Amino acid sequence: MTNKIDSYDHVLLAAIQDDARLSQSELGERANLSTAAVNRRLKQLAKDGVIERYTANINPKSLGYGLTIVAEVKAESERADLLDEMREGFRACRQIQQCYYVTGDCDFVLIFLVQDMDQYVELTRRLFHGNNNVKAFKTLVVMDRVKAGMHVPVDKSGERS
Amino acid sequence: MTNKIDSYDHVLLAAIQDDARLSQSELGERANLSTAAVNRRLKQLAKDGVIERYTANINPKSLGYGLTIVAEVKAESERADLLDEMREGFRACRQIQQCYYVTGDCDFVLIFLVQDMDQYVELTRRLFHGNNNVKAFKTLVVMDRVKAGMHVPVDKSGERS
DNA sequence: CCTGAAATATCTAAAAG
DNA sequence: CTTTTAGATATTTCAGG
Repeated sequence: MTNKIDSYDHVLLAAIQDDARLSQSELGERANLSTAAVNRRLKQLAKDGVIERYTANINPKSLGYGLTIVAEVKAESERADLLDEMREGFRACRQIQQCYYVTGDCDFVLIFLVQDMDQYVELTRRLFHGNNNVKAFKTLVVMDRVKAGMHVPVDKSGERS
Repeated sequence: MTNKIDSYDHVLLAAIQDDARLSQSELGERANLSTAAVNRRLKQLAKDGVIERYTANINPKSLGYGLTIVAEVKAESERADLLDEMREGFRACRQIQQCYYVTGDCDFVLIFLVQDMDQYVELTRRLFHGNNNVKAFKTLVVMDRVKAGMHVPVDKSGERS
């Protein structure tokens, strides 16, 4: 089922990751494939889960989300059910754009997108102070989103970078 | 130039953020607009920079990027030119998916996408040990990408969440 | 601002090499 | 894999309210 991803696919993936609205004929030119081949490959890549979704990136500021915050959360207990509960609480929070469960000094790294500090404080009350399994949390205020995106490195040659 | 974003736009933005391949007629049904109106609005939103880009999310694992790492970097000096140099170094590194310049215990938060620990170690040598302005760094290995994406909360009513 | 219709362009699938 | 064909969809523009 899951076919090997060849160098044609690499070109296609790099291209649509950069601009998902390139036409299949345009993609065909870049990859030296016919539109029919492009069409078939894109479909297969989506079916195999290599392409997870097509999405539009929205400028957070334009919707009032002018503040990005990184938070590190340390759990009291590592009990699976309690961790799962935290995980789901974070997942359900719309202002938490990203959530990573990590090893190291803390257990979760969260990236918040909020309108202002008041909104963040309110969220910490609910998510952190309101959860007995949160032992401590640390707040890092983002001054510059130097690089933000979900881009995956794609080598057109299929080689390791 | 930058028109006010009304509730129609909110519906469109929420929809295309979720699935950028919905047709304009489909979008029109959801927003109660004609396809022509949808077309004009999408174009305006892109021109205004509200829609930053259309992209495909690629599954990192399918390309061999099985390891996600969060790193915190502390700078030696806060001199603007030295910080800028770091910033640009991080930006240029393909395995650094995200880079945030922050206030707090550290100066930069980085999110790496790497193939394996060897590759990460190699990158730390070049980016951290190889840079005199890096005072210290901390590595957090991601065990679970609980929530990953660039989604911005969009309220279809245009109200604050 | 909107709609609806017409003109383009694109996508998809099938057939044949 | 390719090209070609043809029909279905989607996008874009334009006339007019």
